[in-house]
Formats: sequence, structure tokens, C-alpha cells
Amino acid sequence: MLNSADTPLRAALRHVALFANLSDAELDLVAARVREKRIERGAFFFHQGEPAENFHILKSGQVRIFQTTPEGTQVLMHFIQSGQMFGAIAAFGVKEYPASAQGDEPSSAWVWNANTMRELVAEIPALALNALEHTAQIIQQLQERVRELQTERVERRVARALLRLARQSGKRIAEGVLIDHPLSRQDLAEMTGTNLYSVSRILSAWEKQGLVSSGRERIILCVPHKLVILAEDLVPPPNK
Amino acid sequence: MLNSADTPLRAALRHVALFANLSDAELDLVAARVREKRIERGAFFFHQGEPAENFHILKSGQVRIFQTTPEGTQVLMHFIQSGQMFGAIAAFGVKEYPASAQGDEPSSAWVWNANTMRELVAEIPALALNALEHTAQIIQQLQERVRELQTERVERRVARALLRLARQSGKRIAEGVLIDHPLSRQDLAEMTGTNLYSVSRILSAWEKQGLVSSGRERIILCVPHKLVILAEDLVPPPNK
DNA sequence: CGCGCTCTTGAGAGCGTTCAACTTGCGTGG
DNA sequence: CCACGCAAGTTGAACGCTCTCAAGAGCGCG
Repeated sequence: MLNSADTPLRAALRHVALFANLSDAELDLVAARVREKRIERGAFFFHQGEPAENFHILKSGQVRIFQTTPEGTQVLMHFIQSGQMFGAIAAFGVKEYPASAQGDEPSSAWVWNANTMRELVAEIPALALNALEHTAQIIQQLQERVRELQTERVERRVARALLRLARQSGKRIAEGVLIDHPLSRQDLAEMTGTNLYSVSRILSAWEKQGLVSSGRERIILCVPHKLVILAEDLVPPPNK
Repeated sequence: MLNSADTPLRAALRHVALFANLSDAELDLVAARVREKRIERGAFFFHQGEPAENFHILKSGQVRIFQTTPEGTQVLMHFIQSGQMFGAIAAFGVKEYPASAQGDEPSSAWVWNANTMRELVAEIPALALNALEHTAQIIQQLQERVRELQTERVERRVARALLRLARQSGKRIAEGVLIDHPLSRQDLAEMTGTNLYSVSRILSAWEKQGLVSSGRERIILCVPHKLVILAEDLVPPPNK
């Protein structure tokens, strides 16, 4: 189904969402300026506060994007999966990375210099449109998160976070849907604006009800359908 | 200081940040497809959930962007000032407006059809770069807000919100810096994820300390400097 | 000059955090 | 191979920030 004359690199980039609808010539422009960077598990592609020099797309592995507050508490913004861009906000305007990007596993990424990426965007209309589309989606997700933080209780926020993770990296297994990467109580807390104790209590309660099955850095949603009800239930007063 | 051959419309658009660095010919392209829309105070440019057909830039007046949850509570996302774009997220990808845009005053906006704006972005590289830069800034602001909601107490969030408003639409007067548009306790609550009672208590306390002077939908920051300390203070335990 | 919307303030309750102590799981080195 | 140790997770108890509800005061517009 591929152009048989594709170079391996061009073929790989062709499947990245950001480069959808680019012509072969345009893909070559993009490919000509890319370089690759690998990091070990736990290492960083960049740190919060560093000058934002690069634009990244994850090639393999998994990366977490988080901010650290002056007080030292962390806020987990995103998990980046293969094919997704990161460090993009910084490349398009801001001068410093507003967050850090750390490998959850050994990871590799395609990297472009920020100025180079801006030139490419200016040269390739389809790339500009794709980039705008993706940033628009990020904005929508962030607005959703603000809305949740402002209006919803902790239990519901945790339910939503798990459902989102299941959609992103869920894996069907016998017992239900496994969140297919290490995920601690602390991680979930940093995603939902609470602490590991509250997350632990909530998961324990759900486990008693058979909704989930969880272990060390491992969570299985057994009855996702009931979590959806928890996350979105509008029935006003539970009449117990 | 302007090109004397400018049409009035071209001259006006030239000063919009989104159209910075566009040539006269490009500005004319943009101007050729614009139309204008006026609304009364309290009326809407668009409602949450409607198909996202238009891209807007505020010409005059003031607009609030907010989301309404299924439960009916509102979350105030932004105040839009003259020259700022809105309804942009929707135009670049999403199919429905994720929020509503309501006039806080009688307001008028330049409006482009969403498809038209996408065509313009594809035709005008400088416009694409500007748009990406602005969406990147919005993302950064939203990340900041998520971080605040997850890690900070109500009082600090309110302090930050006021300082932000002062920066955006503050007006120097004798007593201090006036937030130059009607702003109720309820509005502040919907911006910071609390309720009008807590906001009222906080403002009362600050008023006793002389930090602010507030009245009906009107707030003056008397000692902004001390609010900054409140918003960012790292000194761990205030020893009273 | 009165009606309505905004704001204030008290009292009480509860959700969630904090702290502390303990358990469990897993890798590693003796 | 077992023992040790650290990291992740659990759970109880207590506190307190914030919300909720209720009642009343104040400001402005018509």
C-alpha cells in the first residue's frame, strides 16, 4: 500500500499524523532536516526552563510531560505515545520549555530545530494546517481538564483519567482492559490534582466493588462501563 | 506612520497581532473575505455545541468565553479583548464550539468562515506562523491554569486571577489599579474554581488589610505588590 | 423609592489532605 | 536461593480548608 520507491525514513514519517497529506517532495523536505535522539528510561529529552531549541515527535517508547512547581510538587500534563509531537508549544513561540519530557521507557524521537520547523511550516501549507489542528486539539483537552478540576470531585476525576488512559494505551486482556504501562498511585494523583493516599483509597473501594483490579504500578479496568457511569453520572441524588 | 494608500479596513487589520508581518497584498486577501458582526451586551457570538463555522477577531467591546457543564455550572475560560482571536480552536479542527462567547458589552468582531480562514492560513505562511504562535501561548496559559488548580489554594488562585486581569485590563487610578470592566464575585469564582462565598470572604479579608478596595462588580488593587507576594510567596510558614 | 441583583457573614458539615505506621511486592547481593 | 532493603501501596485517625445553606445588608436602576 506504500509507494515502493519510498525511502525508509520517508515511509516512516508518512504515517505520522502531523505529516498527513504531505507530498513526497514535502516529506523529503521534512526528512532532510530531521535528526534522531535516543534516551534511556528515566532520562530527559528536555527540562523545564531550558531554552526551547527543538521540536520532537516520538518514534518509539513513551514519554511523560510534567511541570514542577516552585514548591517542588509535580503536575503530570501528558503521556506521549509514538507518533505524537511534543515540545511543540515551545517551538512555536515560547522561548523556554514550560515542562520537562522524561522517558518512561527507553525512547527515541525525531527532532527538528525549532527554527527549522518554523521554516518547514511556512513552506508547507499542509503542515501548517496539520499543526494548527493538533494544537487546537491540545487546547480542547486542556480546557476539558480545567473544567474537570474546577467542577468535579476527586473520585470522578480519577475515573475520567483512567478511562482516558485506557483509550490511549488500553490493552484488552482476559480480566478487562489493562493500562499498558507502569502507572503508580502517585502518577494518577499528579494527573488528577490529588495525592497518592486519596487515589489509593479510591482504587481500594473500586476493587471491593469489582470495578478494577490493581497491583503495583498496574491497573486493570474490569467493568469500564461502570466507570463511565461514575465519570458522567448525572443522576442527582443517589437515594441509596 | 501608516501607508497612506491603506484602505481603512486594511489599516485596521494591520494592527491585529495575528496579522503582523503580512504584506499589503496578503492583508488584502484577508480583508476581502472578512465580514463584520455586532452583538448587544449579553448576546452571543456563538454557543457551546453549535457547529463551528466561524473564526473571530474582536474589533471592539469585550467578550467572555465560558463552558457550561452538564450540571449547569459555568467555567469562565477567558476574557477576550480587542484585537484578540476567539472561536479559533473550533475553526482549526474541532467541529463544534467547545465554549460559548458572550458580549460583556456591546461588541463587534471581524468574522471569517472557518474554511476560508484555513485557506488563508494555507496561502499565507506568515499567518500560519502567527496563528501557531498564538495557539501556543494559549496552551501555555491553560497549562499554567491546570498547574494552579492542581497545586494551589483558593486564596492564591484568586490573587493570581486578579493580577492577570490587572495586566490585561488594568487602569491606573488614584487609589491603585482598577480592573476596568464589570467583574462580580461570581465571575471570579468561575475563573478560579471556587464559589462566590469564598471569593467574597477573601476579598473582605484583603480589604481589611488594605490590599484591595472593592465594590459592586468593581475591584481596585491598592497594593498589587503585596498581592504578588500572596500569589507567589514561597516563605513556608507565615509566623503571623 | 422600591425592587432586584450583588455582596456579606455566620454556622455547620464534609470531602479531602496530612501524618504516621504498617504491609506488600520486587530486585539484588550475599 | 534466601534475605535484605527499598519503593509502592494501604489504612486509620485527625484536622482543616472549603463548600453549602440561610439570612440579611447594600447598591443602583428604573
